[in-house]
Amino acid sequence: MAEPAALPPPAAPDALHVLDISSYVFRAYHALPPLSNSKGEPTHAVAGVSQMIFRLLADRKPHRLAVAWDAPGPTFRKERYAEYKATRKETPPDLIAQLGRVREVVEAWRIPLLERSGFEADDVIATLVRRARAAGLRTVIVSGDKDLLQLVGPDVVMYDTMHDRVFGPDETEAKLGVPPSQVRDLLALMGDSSDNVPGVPSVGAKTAARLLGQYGDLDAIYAHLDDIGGKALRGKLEQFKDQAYLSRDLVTLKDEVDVPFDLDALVFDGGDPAALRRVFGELEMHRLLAQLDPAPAVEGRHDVVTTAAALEDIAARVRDAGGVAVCSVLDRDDPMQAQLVGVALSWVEGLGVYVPLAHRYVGAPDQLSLEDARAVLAPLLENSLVPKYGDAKQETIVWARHGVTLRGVRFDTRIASYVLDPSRHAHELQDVARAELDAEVGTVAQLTGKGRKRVDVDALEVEPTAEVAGSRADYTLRLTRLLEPRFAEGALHALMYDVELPLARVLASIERRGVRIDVPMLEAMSKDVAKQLEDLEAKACELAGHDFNVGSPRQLETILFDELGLPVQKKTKTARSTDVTVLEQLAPMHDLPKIILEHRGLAKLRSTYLDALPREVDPETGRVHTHYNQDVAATGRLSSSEPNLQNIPVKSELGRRIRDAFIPAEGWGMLAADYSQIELRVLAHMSGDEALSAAFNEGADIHRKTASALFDVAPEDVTRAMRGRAKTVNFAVLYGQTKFALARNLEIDQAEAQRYIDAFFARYRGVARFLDEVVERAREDGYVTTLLGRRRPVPDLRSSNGNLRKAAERVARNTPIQGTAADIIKVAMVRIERALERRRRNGAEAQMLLTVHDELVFEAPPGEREALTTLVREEMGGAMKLDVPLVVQVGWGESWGAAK
DNA sequence: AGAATCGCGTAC
DNA sequence: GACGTACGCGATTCTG
Repeated sequence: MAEPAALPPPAAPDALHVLDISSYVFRAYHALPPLSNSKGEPTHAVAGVSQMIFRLLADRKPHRLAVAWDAPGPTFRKERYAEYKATRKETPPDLIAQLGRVREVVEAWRIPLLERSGFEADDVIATLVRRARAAGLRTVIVSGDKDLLQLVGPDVVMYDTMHDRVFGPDETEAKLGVPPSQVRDLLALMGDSSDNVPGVPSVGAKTAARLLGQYGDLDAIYAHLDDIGGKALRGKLEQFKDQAYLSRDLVTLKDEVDVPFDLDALVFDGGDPAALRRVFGELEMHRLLAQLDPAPAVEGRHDVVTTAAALEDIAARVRDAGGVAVCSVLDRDDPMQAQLVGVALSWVEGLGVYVPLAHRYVGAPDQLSLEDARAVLAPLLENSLVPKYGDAKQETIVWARHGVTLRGVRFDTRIASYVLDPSRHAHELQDVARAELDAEVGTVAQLTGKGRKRVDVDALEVEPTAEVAGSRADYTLRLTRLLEPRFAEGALHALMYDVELPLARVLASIERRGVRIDVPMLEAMSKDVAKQLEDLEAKACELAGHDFNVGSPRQLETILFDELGLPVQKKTKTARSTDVTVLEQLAPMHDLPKIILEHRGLAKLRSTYLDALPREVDPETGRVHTHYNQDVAATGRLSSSEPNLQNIPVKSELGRRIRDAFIPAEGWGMLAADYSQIELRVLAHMSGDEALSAAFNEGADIHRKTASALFDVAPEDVTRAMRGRAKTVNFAVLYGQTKFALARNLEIDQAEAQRYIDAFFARYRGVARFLDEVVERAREDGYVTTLLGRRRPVPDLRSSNGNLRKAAERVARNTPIQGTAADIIKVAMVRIERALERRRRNGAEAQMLLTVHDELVFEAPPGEREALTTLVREEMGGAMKLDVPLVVQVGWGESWGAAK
């Protein structure tokens, strides 16, 4: 391809923009979640389209502009061919309702809306293209509809705003395989299922393009029908000749539609502000209203600092101010990889200063070097008496990697937002600002863009970066001032300042350390598994009678239930399920399900662990640095990602071997410590149930105790099988399971499952009472709490929807237990890290590496084994004073697997 | 073509 | 419809 097609420059006077609006309306309607204004009028389609128009106007600044509209009623195509668009679904009423509003919006912008009954918008567009060309204008067709590519030419491009792609002749050919002049014949041959244009059966895009490439057009193809290879193809073409020509008539755009074309009337004049305000107001589109009439800058001032003297001055002012928001600008998201591009500081609301450090582009201003900035800032950042506000974990990691030990972080809006409502899914600065201040805070990602257009952060100009980063620091400070009082006293105070904030620092330390992985071991295992997978695939295809993708549940579904005729066991939302329970049920009937089960297990291990973990090894450190997310899990737990080290297999033999690949530093050992039955112990404590507490206080085997009650036998007569079932029942209670799920898990009938549940609660009456009270309290309060006062709102307890309410009741029963266990291990982590840091000053080197809900993993030199074991036992066991002991199991070994 | 979703499976 | 909390892979489907 020579030059890629380009849009005319913004505001080009010789360009006409034609907007194919119906495709946008339709897509917005389906793509966006339903939305209505306070009067109940549906608005999401019109909102999406309005946003799109606004963006188009801002980006393209079109000099001349028209909107093409599909006139209501039948078109000449429908008269020519009654089946035209017959497969289209009826337009939904809530979309029809919005079409009038779209018209209003277009009219408020004073954009000529061109339509003609009997014709489609595409014909109007074709007409405008022709007339614009005659008037010496270029045309930009704004649309995503491939039919319109037949209009593209040297002076006509199609601009697909949704994908930000511009189509000229070359791009058209690249997409469809034919130049614009052949598009209509291409569509005539291949048909168009969305418009129900028939085309020639069994001729698709490939064949049609090949034929047109050979012969040029439809007439030529039929003139040379005898030369065409392939008897079947020739037959189809012959048989469906009339249909092909009919199809061509249908897809050919009419460029002589009677619509007004007045060059002056097409000039865009900026719209009617009053009308725009009225319609956006009625639609309650506040964002657009605000953009329409940009408010005088309430945004804070931002200054750029490029000299050591100016920075010194700022450092002095920060010291006097008693707290500073710190907001680093990084060249990538991962703080373990990122370099500092700059840093913004705010110590007084309304002002953010930005210190650019590494903006690199031609003409970039002189900037302080990292070393010079650090010399001024380090005494501030490392002084624990100067309060810092910001993203505690991220800033701690980044500054540590840049030689600065960040101390004195007193607030973090992300953590604060999470502690205030852990069930929300958005705790980043911009989310909190939106929720608390109804303010829109920009992000550096918005400046860089994404996809192909993305530019590197360090290529951003200083000024816009300073504006965004300065405002982020400013808002960090404002939100801190706003939210801090909510933690001034009560349970949330301790949770915030004694647990979550110190924990962020612990997590920073863990993440930065990373964990060593035995890559060659994983690679060897992967190779071995790959071979087994190949064998299994061959066997599976043989059993199926033909090749197929063994990893595709969709293909497997067809084979099992259509081709082999095996009985359907259960359905998913959209298909017949092939999950492990189904395959196990089918296994006695056929060999294929057995093979699939084996394949699934191995493929999972290989793709998720054996192959993924080595990819995650940081080339710089040679270790894997997971991210511990402190603002994700609704119960208060941590989560782990990239990679997730909290779901490393443990149950299967091969799975367990993966844990052997987690190894300590050379010559060191691994220590793993986990809480025994922490959730049941928490339940015993919180419920005060005498039997359950007594069991733990006696040091009894709790599953055996439960089994004894369920099966009415003496504890010493409990068999392995009984104990296993009791264990499942114990877990069922923690999760609020019903007889249905328990029956499924234990493969017993529901009546028996119910008997187990009843027997459990008969034995542990206090637990039953407690769980009922939790739900009752939560229904009144609207939230549940953990032992440390962590709150989770459970609004659906009052729902009139029975299923929602039942689910909410399970949440209410489970969260205090799971959440309290999370509280406990978090406290333990903070205490252990404090102790380790203290010891480190005396030369000790042990380090925490992993946290997996009820387990902590460390690495240490062999000489520290005993001291570490004692410390971990004490701090984990003593993390919280419960009415039952917290028992900790500790192991040591040359790998994580060996230490368990 | 990239993003989102689905189906499935791993952990505690 | 029936088990709480997560993350992520490969396949499939959608596309603000």
